[in-house]
Amino acid sequence: MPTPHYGQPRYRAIADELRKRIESGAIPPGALLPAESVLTSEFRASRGTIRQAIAALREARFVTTEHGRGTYVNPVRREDCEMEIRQRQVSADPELAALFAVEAGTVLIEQERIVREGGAVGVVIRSYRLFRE
Amino acid sequence: MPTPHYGQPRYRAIADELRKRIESGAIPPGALLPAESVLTSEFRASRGTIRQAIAALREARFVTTEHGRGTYVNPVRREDCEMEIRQRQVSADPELAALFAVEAGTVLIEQERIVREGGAVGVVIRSYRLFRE
DNA sequence: AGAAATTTGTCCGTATGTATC
DNA sequence: AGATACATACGGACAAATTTC
Repeated sequence: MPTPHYGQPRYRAIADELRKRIESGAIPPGALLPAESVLTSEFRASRGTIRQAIAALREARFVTTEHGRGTYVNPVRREDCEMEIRQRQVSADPELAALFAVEAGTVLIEQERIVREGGAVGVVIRSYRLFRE
Repeated sequence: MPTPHYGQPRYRAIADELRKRIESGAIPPGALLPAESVLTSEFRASRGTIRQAIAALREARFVTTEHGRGTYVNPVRREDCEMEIRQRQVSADPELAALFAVEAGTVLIEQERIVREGGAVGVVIRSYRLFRE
């Protein structure tokens, strides 16, 4: 039977299932994912489809694959990580003015990103660009 | 002939060739890449291999693909972009102190990234974290 | 509005190359 | 050297979105 994929594609459903196992701790960080051949049997999917699912997990940084070895579950991956962004105009301080080669006090665009990790503020990131039209 | 891939894989060689055409302007930003069927003929490669090449370009943000439409060349993509990183300790200004819930003047780790785009400074990014340990 | 053609998306099966154990 | 596991590549089939007529 060739291929009906109503709703969600097969490879994505498989990726989701594997992701659940990772997040639940069923496959802990550092552990190897079952081999492609094993997953092929378990999910009754072709190798290409299994590889697509693993590629999706890899892209999302859940796992890392090593040639001839296997696919490992990556450590951590913060769950409770929110980010706020704010943008405003500020005057260039002397250092920024020098970097951008403008006069001190020139208007810059500042974006501030506040990364919260489990409630507390983890990192504050401020970026500056020249304001041009 | 099934598949020898000595040295560079086929899909990567194709991706490189397409990238050259994009960087040279032969396929300008906003333009459509030749359809997969056309590339299949030109490179005498299977569709899967062509799609792998395009996927590589997509991952590198050179192109964007739309279902039923085609694959477009993305605008810009700065070539000459260098970055410097510097780290130092600074005193928390009132706003940062409030965010981190510490007293003003508390020591923070500041990392400054200076992104140059073609000589001039394009963006300055400053990140702040608490200094612990 | 509707049908056909075009183009990308998904999936299958198979074969062979390459790295690691 | 052999077994295992991932990487590359081919070819075919059908699905879904878009464009064209």
